[in-house]
Amino acid sequence: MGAPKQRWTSEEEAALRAGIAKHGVGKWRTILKDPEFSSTLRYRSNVDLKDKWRNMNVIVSASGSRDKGKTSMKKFRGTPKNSYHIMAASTVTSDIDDEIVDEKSIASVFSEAWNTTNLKKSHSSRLDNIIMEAIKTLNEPTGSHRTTICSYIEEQYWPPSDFDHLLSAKLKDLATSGKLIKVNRKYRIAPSSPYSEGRSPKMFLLEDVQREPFKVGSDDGKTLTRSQVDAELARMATMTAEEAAAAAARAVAEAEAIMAEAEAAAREAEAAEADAQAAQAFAETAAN
DNA sequence: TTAGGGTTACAG
DNA sequence: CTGTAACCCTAA
Repeated sequence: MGAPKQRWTSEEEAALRAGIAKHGVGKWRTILKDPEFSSTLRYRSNVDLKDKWRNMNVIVSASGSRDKGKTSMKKFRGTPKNSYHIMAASTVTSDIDDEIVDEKSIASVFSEAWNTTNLKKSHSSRLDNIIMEAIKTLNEPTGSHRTTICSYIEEQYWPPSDFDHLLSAKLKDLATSGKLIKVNRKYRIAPSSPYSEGRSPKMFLLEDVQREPFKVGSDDGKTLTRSQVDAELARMATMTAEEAAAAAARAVAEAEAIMAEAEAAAREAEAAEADAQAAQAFAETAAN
């Protein structure tokens, strides 16, 4: 009967990744019961989540299935020299990793992921899409705060540390150009925007940018069997993702504290502009 | 409930 | 016809 193969949307994939980043790999039921993701993943089962995650990882190691017998990987873990990393708010919450991930390795992943995201083809429109998707995925009826948007993007794309400033500028730009409506420090998608209703058929893929740092190198052949390499590669992908997720969680927590201060400082200035901009934006859309 | 293997539907 | 992604079943 009607089982027309419900394909995964970008929003669902984003929610899945975010859920994995929060709860860890393998906690499918936990992710599904999380109220933040249950809205977007309400039509998926825990098995679906598992299968989808498996498929996404299969793509990574499927680069050398039949024609390339040479697939090697190298660990990007930095030398364990640094010991000044921040152990802020994680004493009992670390059940997914015990490794010491110093800032060097995180930074490299950050920059690589960010560069492939932002500098792939265009400088400006990429970030616009990311912001739009963030707001759409968050799906808050009254709009989303800048901090919420920032947190989401940090989880999804791991931008550099000066990203907050960049985001502020971009949000203001979008609000001024009418793509976003800013109401009392909350951002909503403008009604006239193509993002407002329905889904865009050509949403950019999150995996492409996040997978990139993980698939490294393609020469330096080793004397390993295909299955060995494949298994090890698949294991590497999940392990790296897990480590990165744990590291990102700590980094986000740290960044959030810093952002809170930044927002407090910018709060007055924004509050002053909020009313004027909201009024203008609404007037323009209402007159349409 | 989850991980893994197997099966079916769909796109190229 | 082949490969990929969603779906299904079962053991642990």
